[in-house]
Amino acid sequence: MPVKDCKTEQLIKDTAKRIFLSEGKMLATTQDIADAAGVNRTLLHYYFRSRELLFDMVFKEALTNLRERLHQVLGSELPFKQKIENLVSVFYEELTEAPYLETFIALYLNQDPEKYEELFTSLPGGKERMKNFLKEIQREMEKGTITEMKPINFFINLFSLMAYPFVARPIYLKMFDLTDNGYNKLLVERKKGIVSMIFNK
Amino acid sequence: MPVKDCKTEQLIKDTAKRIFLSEGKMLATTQDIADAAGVNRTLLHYYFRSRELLFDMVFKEALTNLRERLHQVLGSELPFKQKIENLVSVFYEELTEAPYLETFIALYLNQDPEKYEELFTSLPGGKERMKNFLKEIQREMEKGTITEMKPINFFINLFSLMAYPFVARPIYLKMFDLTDNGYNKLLVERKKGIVSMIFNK
DNA sequence: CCTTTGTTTAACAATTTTGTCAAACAATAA
DNA sequence: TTATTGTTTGACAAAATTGTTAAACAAAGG
Repeated sequence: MPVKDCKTEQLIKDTAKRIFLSEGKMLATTQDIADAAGVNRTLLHYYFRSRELLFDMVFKEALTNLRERLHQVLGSELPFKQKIENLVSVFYEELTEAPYLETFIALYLNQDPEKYEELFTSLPGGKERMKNFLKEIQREMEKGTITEMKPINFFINLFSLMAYPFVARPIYLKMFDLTDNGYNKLLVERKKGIVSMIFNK
Repeated sequence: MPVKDCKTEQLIKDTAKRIFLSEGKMLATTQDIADAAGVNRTLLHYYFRSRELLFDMVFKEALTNLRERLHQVLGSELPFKQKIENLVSVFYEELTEAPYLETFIALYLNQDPEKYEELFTSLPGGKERMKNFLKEIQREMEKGTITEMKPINFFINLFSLMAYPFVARPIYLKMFDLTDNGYNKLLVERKKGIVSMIFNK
């Protein structure tokens, strides 16, 4: 008897990931995905039962993976500034690969707050580690390394400066008549700038 | 003969605005909108012909209005810092009313770059005024008021710090177990923080 | 009153998208 | 070879959504 293939299943999932998270086409139909993957649309149902299940799986996997990487950085035993630098590097890598992940999560959480509940509670010790990081931020403020503010706002500032430019790319392309490559360069330049800005230097 | 009503037409448009731009339900159907407005769905076609035309009108009006207000601030004859403070105030007002406007524009521009083309070219002298503002930023950097960087990145920083927290609200609500009111307070606190941060103070 | 004009409605048609099924197909173990 | 298991396909059904039409309705002028 033949062994399970997985090849097509993976192809469909990867294609869906690309379309949803990288290209930001949240309205893509099952047909769009099947076409992009070069397979019959029925296979999408064969492997994932429904569009919604495929959609959810893509987001769940991407989010789990992202959280995994970020928590690894936040939980590491490095000096604060280096930790932040790593955080920026890691998050930038993820954003380059999947610029629409957080925005889509935000949009869907907004429409059905219960649905992705588990994604935020499933990681044991997740909230704990987050609280520890906020405390670490607090200590750095007392040391004077970074400007005093609510630690949460430090956190939000950091992620705003990283994430938003990736989503707003089409707007700034038009607004400032930039090319795709020009904008990419800008994003790379920002990487250093974000750390400087955060450390008020 | 009866005069044109406009009452129902305005009601539908306002409701659509609320659903799309304030509640962030970009997948809302014509039925959803009609129900929310308390009118028969056919009226939506009677007044706007199609869902797409209504959708486009809502975004066009909102964007035109936003741009109008921002350009007024940018074009004013105030000292730089005060200009920025006004900008933050105005943009915060708009974001409070329509937190999803820019994100949706970005998403739709991304899917069909031609479609909203005119929104960026229609304002005569728009690009001119934008370039002038970038030059003004440049001058402030030379004066040492703000940190040296590409003026565009100063611009993007400012808008990232303002806009992203509004869209990412559902994520941070879960992540930090905040209430809606608690998050609103945070947003208000940020308002001052953004200006301080931008002016490196 | 009747006519005209604009509004509202329900019923219907068209389209788009999703989901199902049975049959064809391919690979491999027995 | 044949039986078995998993894969792929096209045809079809179902559902959801959008768009149209004709008729009912309401207001106001003649």
